[in-house]
Amino acid sequence: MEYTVQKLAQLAGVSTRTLRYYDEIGLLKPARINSSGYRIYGQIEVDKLQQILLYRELRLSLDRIKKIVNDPSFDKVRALKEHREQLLDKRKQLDLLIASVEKTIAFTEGRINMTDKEKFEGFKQKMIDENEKRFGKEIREKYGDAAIDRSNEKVKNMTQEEYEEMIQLERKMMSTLAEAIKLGDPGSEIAQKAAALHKQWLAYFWSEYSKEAHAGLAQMYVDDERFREYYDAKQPGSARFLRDAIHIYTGIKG
Amino acid sequence: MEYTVQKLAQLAGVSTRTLRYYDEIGLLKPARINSSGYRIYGQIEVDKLQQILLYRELRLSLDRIKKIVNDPSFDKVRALKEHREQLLDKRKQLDLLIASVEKTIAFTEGRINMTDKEKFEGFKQKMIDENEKRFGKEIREKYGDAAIDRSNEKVKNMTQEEYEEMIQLERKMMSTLAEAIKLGDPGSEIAQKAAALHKQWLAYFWSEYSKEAHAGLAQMYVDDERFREYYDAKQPGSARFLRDAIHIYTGIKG
DNA sequence: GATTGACCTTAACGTTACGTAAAGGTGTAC
DNA sequence: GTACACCTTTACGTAACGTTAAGGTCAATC
Repeated sequence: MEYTVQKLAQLAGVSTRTLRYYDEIGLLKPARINSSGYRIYGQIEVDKLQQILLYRELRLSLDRIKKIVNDPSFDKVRALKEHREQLLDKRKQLDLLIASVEKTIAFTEGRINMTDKEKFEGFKQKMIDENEKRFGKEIREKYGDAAIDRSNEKVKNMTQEEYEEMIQLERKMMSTLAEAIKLGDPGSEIAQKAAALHKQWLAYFWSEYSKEAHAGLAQMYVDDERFREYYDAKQPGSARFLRDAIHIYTGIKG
Repeated sequence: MEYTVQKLAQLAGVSTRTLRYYDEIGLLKPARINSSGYRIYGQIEVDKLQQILLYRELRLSLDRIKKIVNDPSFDKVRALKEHREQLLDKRKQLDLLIASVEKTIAFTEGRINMTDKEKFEGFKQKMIDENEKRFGKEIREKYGDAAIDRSNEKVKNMTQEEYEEMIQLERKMMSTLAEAIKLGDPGSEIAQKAAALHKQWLAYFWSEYSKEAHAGLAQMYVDDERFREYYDAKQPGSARFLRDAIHIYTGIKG
């Protein structure tokens, strides 16, 4: 059975443009070109296209699909497993993102209806509660009840503007960190800038700063799974890199 | 405080290209242009950029961000909530996708190591078990134990080739259905083709076909939440549309 | 034999949010 | 005067096609 572009397109449920594009990038060449320059596909191409579409539905890039379907010795299972890991990563990111959006909704809503300060106060309280629930016990053990109470007190006294600044400072620190990681050196200028931003960010929670406490916190980012997950979510290895940068910044090794 | 492109870029942690691009698309114009043609930004622009970056991190498109930050009367909360819905949808899709990839891995692995037929048999059995767990009771009530046992028996006797064909047929039916939905008419030629494909697909499970059973199954796709979710996952309303198409195809109303 | 209409071809722009040159002007420190 | 860091605009490249546009091919019909 031989097919022209449109016939094959109908059979497979794709557009003719798609077939021409696949020809163009060398993913699926027609069996032959007839005397009028028409693309003619055969059974082999039909089967190959079905395979391509299978992988396409799994959202592999055409580039990877090309390798899979054109090279029979290619390790398909490994490619799929790597792909699965990527998807799982993506889902993690997505979950974080959804949480962020929800927080922003809560914050923006609170802000719009803020006839008095109540709602914002409630929001800060919620943030404190969340933190206590997630990290409370370990942090209280490490830093002592008094320090944590003081930190919570500071949050309670934050104005909306300060709160926004704090959020944005953390964002800035994160993006600086991400750039620094690309270079790979925790002692680099940009990595040290990230550490400095982290210190600045801490000022929103700590009433007094000490290099030792800063270095210790950095170490905890690596040791405590929940902290590590938080930092590593955007980029694996972030927690460890941040710790190294802070240790250089403070001159103290945890 | 006034800033040139690079100063502002450093402050905000973005590239100068980004700032020029935001200027180009009218998202963030500099406060003024100096005599040499340099972009000069002021405090207002800094604040606006911070806002923009906040929304950018939430993965809103620059187009939507533009509307949000340039129009103070714009309903930010609603935009965020819609965005959240989109993200939740995306996550659902992603979960389906991951499940598909895992199935493909299982299938491909089984195929590579298939020294005898055991693994494939196990795979088919797993499929049957899954189906029984998910829909078993209701289907058995509707269609009777004998029919279901016959269907399961058919699956057990499937060869790998048949199994692949079945999977691809379902995929084809789904994409045809998706196209048909775009047109909106369950009586359209393409919708009827989807119904025909669905009948063809059924042949892998049913030993005898009847229009009544086909129409009844279609109705169940709408009535049963788990079926409906399965079909609606790719496109809301798919289950209902498929039912309508099948009812026209069979000439029977459930 | 000419026309119609369905099919085919290539070429090229548009989509998103910038990265990355290239080519050239500006500001200032030495 | 020149070196160097900064600024400008212009424009191509990215992924996977959708969408015209301009023009050839094929079979059927007049």
